[in-house]
Formats: sequence, C-alpha cells, structure tokens
Amino acid sequence: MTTTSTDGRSLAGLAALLADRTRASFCLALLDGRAWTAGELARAAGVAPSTASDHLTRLVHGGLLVEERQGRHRYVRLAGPSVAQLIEDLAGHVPAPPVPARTLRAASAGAALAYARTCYDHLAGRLGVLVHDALLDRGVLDRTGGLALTPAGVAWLAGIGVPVEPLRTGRRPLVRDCLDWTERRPHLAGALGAALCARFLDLGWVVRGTGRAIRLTPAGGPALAATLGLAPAALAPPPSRDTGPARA
Amino acid sequence: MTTTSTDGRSLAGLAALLADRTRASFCLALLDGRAWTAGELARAAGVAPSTASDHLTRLVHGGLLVEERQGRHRYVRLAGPSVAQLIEDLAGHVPAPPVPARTLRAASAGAALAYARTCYDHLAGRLGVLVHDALLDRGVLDRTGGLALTPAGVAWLAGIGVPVEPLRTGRRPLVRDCLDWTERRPHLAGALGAALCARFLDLGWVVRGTGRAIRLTPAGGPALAATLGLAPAALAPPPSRDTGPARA
DNA sequence: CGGACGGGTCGGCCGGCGCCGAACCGTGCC
DNA sequence: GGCACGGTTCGGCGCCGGCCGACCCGTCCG
Repeated sequence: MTTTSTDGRSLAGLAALLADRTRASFCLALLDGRAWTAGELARAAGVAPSTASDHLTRLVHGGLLVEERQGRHRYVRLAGPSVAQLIEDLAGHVPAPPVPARTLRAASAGAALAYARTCYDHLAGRLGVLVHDALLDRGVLDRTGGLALTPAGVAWLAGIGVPVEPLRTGRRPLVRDCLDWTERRPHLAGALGAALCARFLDLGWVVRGTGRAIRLTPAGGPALAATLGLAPAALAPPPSRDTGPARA
Repeated sequence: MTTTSTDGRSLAGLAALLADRTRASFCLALLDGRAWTAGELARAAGVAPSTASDHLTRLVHGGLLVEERQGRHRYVRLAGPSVAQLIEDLAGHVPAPPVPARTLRAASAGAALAYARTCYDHLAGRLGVLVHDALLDRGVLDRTGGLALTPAGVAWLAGIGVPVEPLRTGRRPLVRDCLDWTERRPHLAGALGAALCARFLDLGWVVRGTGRAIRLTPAGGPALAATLGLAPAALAPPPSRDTGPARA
C-alpha cells in the first residue's frame, strides 16, 4: 500500500513466520490437513511446550494457522488450501541438496512416502501422479488449454460417486496442478483433487498410514486400476512389502 | 527427496531469504520481470551497496535470483516465472493492514498502479482484470472446469498476432489465475498472459511507465476496446475520474 | 595512464529472536 | 477435593544476522 501494493516489510514479516526451523516443521506437519495439538507439534519438532506455544501464537496471528480450542487442548490447522499451496510451492523451490544421502532406515520410510501420500488433502506421490495421468488418458481432464475438467469427466466422476457441482462453490479452483516433490511432475490438486482423495478413502481403496503416508488396500488396487483403466501391475507398491519397517 | 521430501530446516532456510525487509523489497522490485543492477536495487531499498551485494549473493545462491555480469555491472533478475508466482502468492497472504492510510502524493502514484501495471510479465491491475473478464466473455477462455483456453480462443489469438502453439513448450502453464492485489479478483497469468502483454506492448497499445506502471496509449484505448468487444469508456484510465476510484 | 565508478570483502557493532526453565492457570480424572 | 496434565506467561541467556564504513579490485573513459 505504501509504494506498490505490498511493501518489503510486510512481505518479510510473513516470510519470517516460515523462516524458522521449528515453525517450518510445524507447517510441514500440518500439511496432512489434520488438526494437531500444541503438544503433539512440540514433541514432533523437539522443542519445549512453551516454545511451541509461542510459535503457534505467531502463526495464528499471522493468518497461516487457525486454532480451535477444546477443553484444555489447543488444536491448530492450516488456515486453508491456499496456505497449503503456498507451503508446497515454497518447498518446491528448495534447492536440491548436494548429497541425496539417506540412511538405510530413512530410505524405507521415504520409499513409502514416495509411493503414496497426502499433499494437504489430495493424493500425491507416484500414485497421485498415476491417477493424474490416467484421468488425462481417459479424457476426464484435458490439458490442451490449461488443465480443465471435461463434460465427459463430469459424468465419469458422477459414476464413481463424486458429484462435481457442489465443488464449484467457494473460490477454490476446481482443478489445479501441484508439482509433486518426488516425481517432479504434476498431480491433481484443487477441490476435485481433494474430493477424489476423500472418495477413495471412503471406498476403502486407500487408507491412511503413519503421518502423511497412504497405503493401497488389497481390494483397492484392482478396483482403482479397473476404474482408471490401468493394468493392476501399474499400481504396484514400492520395492517389497511396505510394512516391514527396518529392524528398529 | 531428502528424508521426508522436505524438512523444516531447508524450508526455513528458503523462507529466510524472503524474511528480510531489504531482500523482500528486492524481490518485489524484480517482479517487473526486468534485470536490475546491484546499485539500482541498493538505492531503491535505501541500503549501502555493500549491504545489497551481500543480499544479492544470498538470493542468487538460494536459487531465487539469477545473475548476469556485464562489464562492471551485476544484473540480477528473478530465476523464473515460478519464483515470481511464489512471491506473488506470498504477497497475497499478507494479512490486510489495519489502516489503508496513504498520503495524498502516494495516492496518485498508487492509483496509476492500481489501474494498470505488470505482474512479473503479464498485465495486472484494473486493466488486467478487464482483459481477463473480456476474454471470458468472448469465449476465448473458459472456466466451467478450471481455467482453460478454448479452441475458438486459439483462432482469436492468432487473429491478433499471438500464435499459441509456441507457448505450449516448456513446463510453464499456458493459462493460470493470478490473484490481483488491488482488485482482489483474478487476472490472466501463465505463458499466454505473458505473450498477450508482450503483444500489446509490441502493438503500442500500452507502454511502460515508471517502475511497473503501464499506461494505455491514445491509439491503444480504442484498439483494445474494439478487439475485446468493450465500450471505449470501459477502459477509461484513472486521471479522468472513472466511476469510483476505489472503496470510499 | 590516471581518475571515476560499480561492485565485493572484511571487521565490528548491535538489535532481534529463538530457546529454555520456572511459575501459573484451567481442565479433566480419580 | 486433590492431583496430573496441557497450555501459557515471563525473564533471561546466547547466537545469528543485518547494517555500515573502510579498503580493495576491476572496468570504463578521458
């Protein structure tokens, strides 16, 4: 407003909220779209409850988080999909580390996340990209002039129990690209991306694992493959059984 | 890619680049899409050249800026459209200031920017939103399933000297919404938004003013109105009082 | 060839902020 | 009622980083 709509000070102030290791880890944890208590976040980040409390107050005050108090608990979650997108975009600009370096133990956990996870409220990882690509192949989505849902796609979605009309309300885009961290290719976000993920969970085709991880159920694999017109093998999970966490 | 896609530390490190008033103002200045010299940015931000030099080194190192050295000058610009989008998105999340408060002098400069300006490399401000709306009205763009360019739109664009096919290269989205700071409504970004802005400049319909400001030329007003199917009065610039400069 | 100028480096000052522990408050449970 | 527990506030410590001035380097120009 002073000079050009937004001045450096206010922009810096907002960025400063994310410029702290602890607050940043809070936001990344909250990317799963769920509400966390202050204590959970404190433990996850490895800081004292008092420290976490202070950070949360700032994040809420800055508009990035909203809180909901229940009894003696303070639940916080991201203020909305646009904040989630902001964090995602920011994370996407982190320069690639010089050394991929991962421990054996972290590798298996990382592989599970690379296969399938939630990205705020929609599917991501290899599975998310596969779904995205299949929707394009089937003509549900079209990319000739920007990403868009086709009329045929509306009917197809209704067939699997995802009515589109209710999704058009609000200012959230119906479909949106979201660059996948691990695949470096786009997967489907937006209101439809969220609705599709929720539907798959409802149908029991996928279930939530630890953290943001998503697992394909035994029944879900063939069902999803059939619905998307894919060979069942195309949805094969990572190397081996995803359970079987390293000896720990 | 690292452990869990992105950890708090690296995200915080990236955000820290934008969490400084001086660096943030650099980035905002560079949103005009042009390359600035280190000295220009230093003067614009009101810091010593040595200070600016240090900041620029960090921004380049962090991947947000790219530099180009010519003789004794160091030119820097944003590393790409995605960085511009990131800054825009971040700026869009700045909580509304308690007091709009602008001085009389700043008001006139602000009014010019509110009317028309560049947003990295595409049109923004009231003019940008008008163009965006007109393209939807004419059926060049379609929003029934996400923002998309229509087949009819491709032909229409060819008619005004904007071939679409070359724009499909690269990973930049063809069309994309960009929330306008002043209008609080979307204008057109993406490769097409940039191409359209460049074409209007080429045709002499609009010219660059000071900074990011854009002015409609005497010839450009009627030409643009005719092309977009608008009444010439609809494009009236701010000086000649339009219907309500802003909110009262 | 020498001076002017853009820019980079170094050293030092100083303010801001992230952290914790201790004390306090309210909730919920036994 | 009493205790455990989640969360908050406060004071204080320590460090990181933003800033400048002074000095140095390279380019451009007369």
